[in-house]
Amino acid sequence: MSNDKVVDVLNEIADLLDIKDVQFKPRAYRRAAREIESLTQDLEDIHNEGKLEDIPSVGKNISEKITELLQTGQLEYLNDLRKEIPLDPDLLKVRNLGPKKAKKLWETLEVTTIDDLKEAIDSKEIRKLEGFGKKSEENIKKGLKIVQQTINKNKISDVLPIAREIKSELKSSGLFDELKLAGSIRRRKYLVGDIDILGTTENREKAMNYYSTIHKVKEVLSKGETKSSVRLKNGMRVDLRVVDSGSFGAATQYFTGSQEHNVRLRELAISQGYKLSEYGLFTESNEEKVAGREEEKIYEKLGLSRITPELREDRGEINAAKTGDLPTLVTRENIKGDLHCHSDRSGDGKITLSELAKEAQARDYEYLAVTDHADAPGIISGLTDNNIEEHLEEIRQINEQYDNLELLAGVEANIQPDGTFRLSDKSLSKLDLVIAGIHSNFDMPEGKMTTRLLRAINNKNVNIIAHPTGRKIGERGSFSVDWSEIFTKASSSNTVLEINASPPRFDLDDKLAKQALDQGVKLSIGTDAHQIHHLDYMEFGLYLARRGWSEKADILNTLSLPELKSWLKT
DNA sequence: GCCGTTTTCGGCCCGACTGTTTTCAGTCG
Repeated sequence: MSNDKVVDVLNEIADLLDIKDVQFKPRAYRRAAREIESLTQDLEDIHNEGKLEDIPSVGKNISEKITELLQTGQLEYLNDLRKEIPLDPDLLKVRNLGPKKAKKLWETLEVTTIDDLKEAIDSKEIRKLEGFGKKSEENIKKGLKIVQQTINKNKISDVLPIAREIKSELKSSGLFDELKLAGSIRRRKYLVGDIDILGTTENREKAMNYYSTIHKVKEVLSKGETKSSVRLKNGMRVDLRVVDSGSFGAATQYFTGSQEHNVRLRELAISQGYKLSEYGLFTESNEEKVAGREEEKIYEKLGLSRITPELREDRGEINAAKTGDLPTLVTRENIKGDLHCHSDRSGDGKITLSELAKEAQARDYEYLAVTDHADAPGIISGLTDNNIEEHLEEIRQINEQYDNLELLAGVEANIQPDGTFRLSDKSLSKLDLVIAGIHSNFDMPEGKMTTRLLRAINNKNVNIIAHPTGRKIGERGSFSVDWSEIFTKASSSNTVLEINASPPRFDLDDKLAKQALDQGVKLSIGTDAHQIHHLDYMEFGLYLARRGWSEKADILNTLSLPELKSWLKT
């Protein structure tokens, strides 16, 4: 059992205890969950060493529960709680619906699932309850909408590692000749549903049998000669399709999608006297197969240059492929540094400056910006006008130890409701790099929010706007902002907008990133790392950038250190 | 349920905001 799974269990217990109106225990479970979330070591290993209770906030009781989970995959205490309070864990993810209100809805309207909640809202029953009203009902409806968008979807950062593992497990069986991940996962969409895998084999029966027994499988949903579906222990669904080797390319093309892209491609095929299916590209006249073995050949035959899967969304890629105007997408090799990282000077940061430097070097970076939080209400410790010099000095000292790496002294400053900052302009100007982001007062009306952001963009010390839309996946929506106006201003003032690569955010997303680029805005990719393993989120930020049609020149952190420094000066 | 003393039991963050109600409960950050 993974650490994440244990974290989920502990948080669910906290939620259920909250509903029971138990005092203080929920907080204890949440604290323990948060500590485990930030561990870099496997709980299994810690358990084997008998050191569970060494984890802060984990005592005798929680350590026993973790042990039971690790050994049996189950927890009786949680099962009992669930029997007592049969509420779908998704319900409490709905914004504006906390434990008290959820309990009330359950007791009066028998709302226990997301579907029940939708029904209760549609029937306008909620507003009649004591303590609720029309506004509460509307707010819960808004929260429900955000949760519904992500239900049965998983983040690419969670799915891709698992998909890769399954693929390699299948490969190592020796039963498959070829294997490929397809579907939205191959297109690197930030939210994906099922995992799609395509394969070819000499022995379909044996291959499919093997597939249904791989170690992550919990149940087999269907099993046939050409398609088998399983559900994994973590709830994800994986479809494996076995196709003839001669159709492997066509099947890959078809099952990679997107559907909209495929529709366009088929239209194009028809207009050229072909018929395209998952079995191949055929001439319409005598049904002769002209491509199918290799995916690239299909595009080639249709007069198109190769379209990388990330672009297959029907956002103009087919026309661009016709005229040879496809972008040359930014790659990992182009990335020279990370522009948004937190050290342990940020209250919630866990990485020391020397670790940041070491990790940056391990990733072949030329630079890494240490952008600790500025002091603000609700943010414990942080950069202030008083400790800026100390911040600069500490970073200077680390830099003396490296020849081919430089830590940039930065800050993630809070854009206050009026668009100004708590840190003085004098302090901001001392830093190498200033990132500005909104961390409070999210619900301002569009006009005011746009003015707020414009004012921050106008500040000549501000280099980058962090996570511009404020959206948190499955949690809260984007700010109300006139994006066109923001993009125009950012472009003219040479202010960079960030692609925040942290999975809860993924912000800007691919669509807005493309829109920004179209309006001449430059982007940066930052991991917003608070822990060492967060630095690896760069991969997912890159996917967003690539899906947004970003080329090397569009991304600030493709600049070499000297180039970046001179850019920052101007 | 955990932690740290006050060393074995008491304390656990708290203010802003919203919507409801009429003085406050619930939720969020």
